[in-house]
Amino acid sequence: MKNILFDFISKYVSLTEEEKNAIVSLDIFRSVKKGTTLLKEGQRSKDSYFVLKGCIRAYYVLDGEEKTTAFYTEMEALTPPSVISKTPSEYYISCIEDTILTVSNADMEIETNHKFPKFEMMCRMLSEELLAKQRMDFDEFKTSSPEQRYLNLIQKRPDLIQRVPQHQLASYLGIKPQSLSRLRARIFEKSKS
Amino acid sequence: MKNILFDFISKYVSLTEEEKNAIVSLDIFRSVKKGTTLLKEGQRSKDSYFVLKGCIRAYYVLDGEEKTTAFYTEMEALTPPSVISKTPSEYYISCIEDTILTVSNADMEIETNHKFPKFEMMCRMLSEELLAKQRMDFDEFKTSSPEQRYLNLIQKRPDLIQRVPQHQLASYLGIKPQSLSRLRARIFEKSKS
DNA sequence: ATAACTCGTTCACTTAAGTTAAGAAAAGGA
DNA sequence: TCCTTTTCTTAACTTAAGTGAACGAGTTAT
Repeated sequence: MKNILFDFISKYVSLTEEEKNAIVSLDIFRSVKKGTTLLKEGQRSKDSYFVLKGCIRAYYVLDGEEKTTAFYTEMEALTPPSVISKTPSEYYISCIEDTILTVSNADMEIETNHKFPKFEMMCRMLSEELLAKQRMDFDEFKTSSPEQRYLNLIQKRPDLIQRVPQHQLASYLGIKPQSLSRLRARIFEKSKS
Repeated sequence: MKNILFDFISKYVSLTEEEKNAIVSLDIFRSVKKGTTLLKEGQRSKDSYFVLKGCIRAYYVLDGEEKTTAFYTEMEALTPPSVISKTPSEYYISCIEDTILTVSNADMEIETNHKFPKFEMMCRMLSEELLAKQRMDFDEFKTSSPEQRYLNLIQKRPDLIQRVPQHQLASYLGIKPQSLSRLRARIFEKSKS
């Protein structure tokens, strides 16, 4: 399990055994059951997550309705905006499947970054990369229709279609469950002819 | 002009006179005329921008149509995704107004970050902050209708409504210019009654 | 075993965005 | 100034998403 994390880190910086041990001794590995809520609206948390195995989702509750805005699966990292802005969380994070992840808090990271400048660099590179990736996702979302978005998702994250309930996928695509259902039927009709 | 940049930096780290001089000596300040294109599709650029005065926009050309996805105004920074991913740019960046900005390239930043660890930290903090901010913008976009998005824009960036042509605003909101026009008329009708 | 709930689908109807086209208003260039 | 181009608006029509309701299949709880 730890190797997944170290493999990930090695994409950015190379760690000595000593540094690896330092990480392990932080005791950040957690195993959580499907359905567990990691973060609730209104909470002031300092925790960031990195998914080793499983799937977690972020969602808002607006007018009593859940609006899912993100899924994080294997090898994906998440620091909630509320942790950065030091304000109460506006959304929920919960586990769609039994999940293994690391939980690290902001204070811990400040200390680690201070001790190992290498870490500071890794965090910078990771943030820059995620920022660029998300920028592209956002642009793609803006410039395409719900149907195109769905077809896109099939290409880019086919696993999500399998492992996530459709009504959550729908709000992830910015539409209602009924519309996703209809849209899928429409695509199926087209593919037949 | 330089003070705008230093004021911005001071939100993250405090600089010594020596460090300020090091920045000035990099000769990164540029003044560009309205209409200038800073980056074209297909180009391999290493440049990042920080707007001191004016406005620049990022847009794709899809099926011969411009799709505007972002505006950057005073005190906003932009590193195109293509600079991070080291691939040819997928979009254009050009100036909507006469603009004063800083242009820094990736190699230069690596050197500066190496010389001043303070910079590395600032870049990390800035990226994290932008990532969080953009995450929230994306979520808001996903969870609202074109009309809500427009009303939102009036609240959050009223200046854009004034300084940007409507057809560019429309694609920024993910709709066609005609729809924005209609939507505005609809809002106006509602406000009367 | 049955009742209650969740999930996905379908349908009829409403609402709003896309499309095509035309024309007025404003901006820019010669 | 006049002409051209760009920008914005309006309108009629098409297409697709939102809404409310109903239904069956599958799951969970009692």
